[in-house]
Amino acid sequence: MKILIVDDDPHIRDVVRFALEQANFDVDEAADGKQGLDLFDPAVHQLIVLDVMMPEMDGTEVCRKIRAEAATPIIFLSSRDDEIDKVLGLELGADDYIAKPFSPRELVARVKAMMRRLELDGGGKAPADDAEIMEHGELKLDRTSFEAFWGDHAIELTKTEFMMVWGMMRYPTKVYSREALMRLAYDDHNVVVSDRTIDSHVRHIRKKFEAIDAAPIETVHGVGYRLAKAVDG
Amino acid sequence: MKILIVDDDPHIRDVVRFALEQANFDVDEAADGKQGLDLFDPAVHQLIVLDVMMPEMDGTEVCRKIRAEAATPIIFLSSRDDEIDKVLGLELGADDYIAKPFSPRELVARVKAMMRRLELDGGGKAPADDAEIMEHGELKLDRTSFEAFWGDHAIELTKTEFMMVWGMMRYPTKVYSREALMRLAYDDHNVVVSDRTIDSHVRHIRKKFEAIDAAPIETVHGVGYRLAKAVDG
DNA sequence: CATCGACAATTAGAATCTTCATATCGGCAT
DNA sequence: ATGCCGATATGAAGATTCTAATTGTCGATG
Repeated sequence: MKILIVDDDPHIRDVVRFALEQANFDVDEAADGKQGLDLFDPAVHQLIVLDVMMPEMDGTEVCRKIRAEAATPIIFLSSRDDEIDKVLGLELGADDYIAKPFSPRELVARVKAMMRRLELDGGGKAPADDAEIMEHGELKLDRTSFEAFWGDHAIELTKTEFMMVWGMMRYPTKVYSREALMRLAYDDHNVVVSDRTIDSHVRHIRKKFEAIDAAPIETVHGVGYRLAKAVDG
Repeated sequence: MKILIVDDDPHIRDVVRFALEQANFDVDEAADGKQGLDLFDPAVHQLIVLDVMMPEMDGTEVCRKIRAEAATPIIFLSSRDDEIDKVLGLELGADDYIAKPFSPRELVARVKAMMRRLELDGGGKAPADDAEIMEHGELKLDRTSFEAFWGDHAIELTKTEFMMVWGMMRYPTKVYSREALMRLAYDDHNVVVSDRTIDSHVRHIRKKFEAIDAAPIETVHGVGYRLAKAVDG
């Protein structure tokens, strides 16, 4: 997975590229909005660094077009306050912005923060990522059969529900934001749903486990959800 | 606190000095690397504006020597792309650079941006800035799981509480004013709450730790709060 | 057409944040 | 020491924000 930089100023591109590569990211560059759209591939780019003010096609328009096909997070670069207003006016979902002038260090920090928030960095290298079966305490999932178990009890989960729990199992102690859960549930990054929808899925999962007095998911108020701690002996 | 300018070109020095003084900074000048090192005092200079290409001792070397004794942020001035690469190759901590030709306005903007960042950080380059886990004595925080530990005991903190402690961990010996704590707790930097509110959060945090006879936060009368000293052996 | 799952909208309820009033403490001058 | 004043601690109530649970619509499926 790569990061796509779209900026008409080659100097800025250099800085950004260098900073990100130092931080061990792979980078693609585009010199204007059109080229950016051409180059962009939702399956390849996990994040976009996008200048707001560009000749030809400005950043907000690029954003809109990208949004039409993918929910890939975007970090805007902007210098003037009114540009920032414009960016904020967008439906800033998985987005952030940085005011110029920015330091390379700040950029990298933001990118990392975004990755963390969206649970993208773990995207391919979770512990036991390609396992067929994962366990955490009483909870066991089998992705070959799409079945969940709590101890010996089998639980029927729908695809979305299963994917959410499966995803959380990769880092069973981590708190997942709703945004992150969204990405776990829909491995294609193009879906954008309301946070309440996530609540709803969580509720359905809980309900199914309640039937056998199990509570696999706990709430972290104001942050998200987390798997219940394993208490086995 | 002053800003130190190191550049062999007297004309540039004039421009920079004038711009910065207009913006209400105090300025010291040095005409080459050696003189810069002589003049530099970590206790006096808050920031350095440093030309990369200078006769005798070039900017990167000056930087290295300064880094040997202080983490003072440096803004590099450079004209050629290969110089920029060289600068970026340094361990850019709290550093930035400006390409020549630059406008005085841009310089001032960068300097101010840097100051802003430093202040928000609590002054200087934060150690372990984007770490997932931080420890100080018995205290350990994990920001992926939003959990706090004192030794082996897990402590439940709310989001605001967690953010405050997490922020203080970055400089575990520093005293944080209530205002500073406010900034740590709310990533939206425009939230304004009463000082008493901070006291209240501190109290809540303390209460949770009291349950296990731990005292992670101490009061510095008239100034603010600070993490308790680490006493581990 | 009936059924089921996915999702959104709503509102009831819970957790958390904030403030306020009061008690206590710390530093300082007498 | 003693008393004063500003700073901090404490407890509790109110406001605010977040979550849980209910319900209804849409679309896909059989």
